[in-house]
Amino acid sequence: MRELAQRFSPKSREQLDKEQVSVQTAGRLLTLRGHGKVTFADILGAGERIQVYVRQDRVGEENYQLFRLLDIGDIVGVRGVLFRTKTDELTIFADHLDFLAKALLPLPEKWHGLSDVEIRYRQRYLDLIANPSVREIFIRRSRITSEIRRFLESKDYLEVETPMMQPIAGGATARPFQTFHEALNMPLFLRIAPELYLKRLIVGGFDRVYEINRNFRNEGISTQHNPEFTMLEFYQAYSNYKDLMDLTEEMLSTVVQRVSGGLELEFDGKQIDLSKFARYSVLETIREFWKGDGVPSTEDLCERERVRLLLQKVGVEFKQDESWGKLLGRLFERVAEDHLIQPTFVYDFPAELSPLAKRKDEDPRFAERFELFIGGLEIANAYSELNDPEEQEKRFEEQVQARARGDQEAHAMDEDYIRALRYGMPPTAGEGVGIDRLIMVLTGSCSIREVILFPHLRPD
RNA sequence: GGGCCGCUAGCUCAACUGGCAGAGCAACUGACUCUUAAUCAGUAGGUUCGGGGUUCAAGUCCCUGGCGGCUCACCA
Repeated sequence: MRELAQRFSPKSREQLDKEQVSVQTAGRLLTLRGHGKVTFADILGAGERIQVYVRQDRVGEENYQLFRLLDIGDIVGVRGVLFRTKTDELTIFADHLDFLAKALLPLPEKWHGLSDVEIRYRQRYLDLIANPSVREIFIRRSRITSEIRRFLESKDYLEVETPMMQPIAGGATARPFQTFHEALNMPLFLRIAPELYLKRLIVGGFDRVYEINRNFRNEGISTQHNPEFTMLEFYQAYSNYKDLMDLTEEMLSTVVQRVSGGLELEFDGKQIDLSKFARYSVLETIREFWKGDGVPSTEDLCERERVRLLLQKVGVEFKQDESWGKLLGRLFERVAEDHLIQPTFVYDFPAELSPLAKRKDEDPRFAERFELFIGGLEIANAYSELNDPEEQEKRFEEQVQARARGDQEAHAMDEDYIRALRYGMPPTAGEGVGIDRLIMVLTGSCSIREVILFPHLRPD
């Protein structure tokens, strides 16, 4: 169907009449306009719609009567010759029709289409038939991930697959889903991140690895969160987080250029320009977007008590025992996150929020870490990897203590990961990119459900 | 989990202040040899999300449950 539409739509009526092009195609009946012994129909195949002209005196009485029994939604095969109608529409003049499959249930209405979001998500197949723009989003999604792979492979990256079921759910702070292996009689967790396995591969000498696959987090659902979501993670030895900012900028602009043919896009009513990426530290970002007077100084932001006062001032709730790093994180989210519309790398997060990241030499309160924001969404998270096994062990122990205090999302100790680090991991930088959110921005979709074919819903 | 909003025919939507549950498309029957939201004539189609209550009378009001949307919280 696509080839047919592309090849013949430029041809004029005279050319078609002269060439007498015979074609054979198939698709779903979308509309029927009967006129006695003549019927016009539209069929949809491979996302393309083409008109078919059926005449009893051409296909024969038996075939025509059979055709008249068909319903909208049925799948038919068509053989015929291309021509243009009085209104110049490219049309197949049918020689013969084959009935291929029946639609027992009626399709959504042709004019208004399908708009009930619940049916759209629960019966995505109907959504894909009725709404061509939805089909386009998922075609685009596939092209984007394909271009990401092409880009990383051009940089000598190796695509790998690491366990989705893990005895310890590490690599992120999140609640995992739990399952159970009967034969081994042991609990397993669906992974919340592939990070610790990918870094084991760096130890093993694969200097550039990436994985695009699902992560699972047992947390709330929202327009930006689905319990299973797709993450790109990549690790590059002999590099630091600043190198990854450069790489990320190059990757996204290359991919978007190839997929969209330009670097301007619209998301949630805002124009976004992917030709330049800003870079600010967390502290600079808070100061930059501080509303009203009394912009806090860098010193203010580095003292727990003053950050507590600032949070009260802007009306953010927090727990009494929260540390400086957590409080600063809250302040950043409240003050800055919504304003980060244009692509912005925000770097130097508190080290205690980043138990797997290397501290900054100049200021150990901060980690060599950045997040990328586009359209107000957190798209990526990256850092220079902590490769000192002794410090990593200490940081895990702090996490274990936090867990003992009731923090369900704190990391668990991973002895084998520490052992791997003891064999020596080169200085490495790693990054995770939320693919669903990236697709949201690149397709102008305001809900993550619009870019996931079968988003999670309660059973109906 | 909290707040607000929604759920009526297969689909898209009506139904005033509580007063016979309706239209278009889809389906079915018939007419029609260049239509394209084809047209014309006719037919059929309902647990008004479920359960309970108030009332002479409930799609409409009250209670309760389900599902969904938005939002806040949680959450990298």
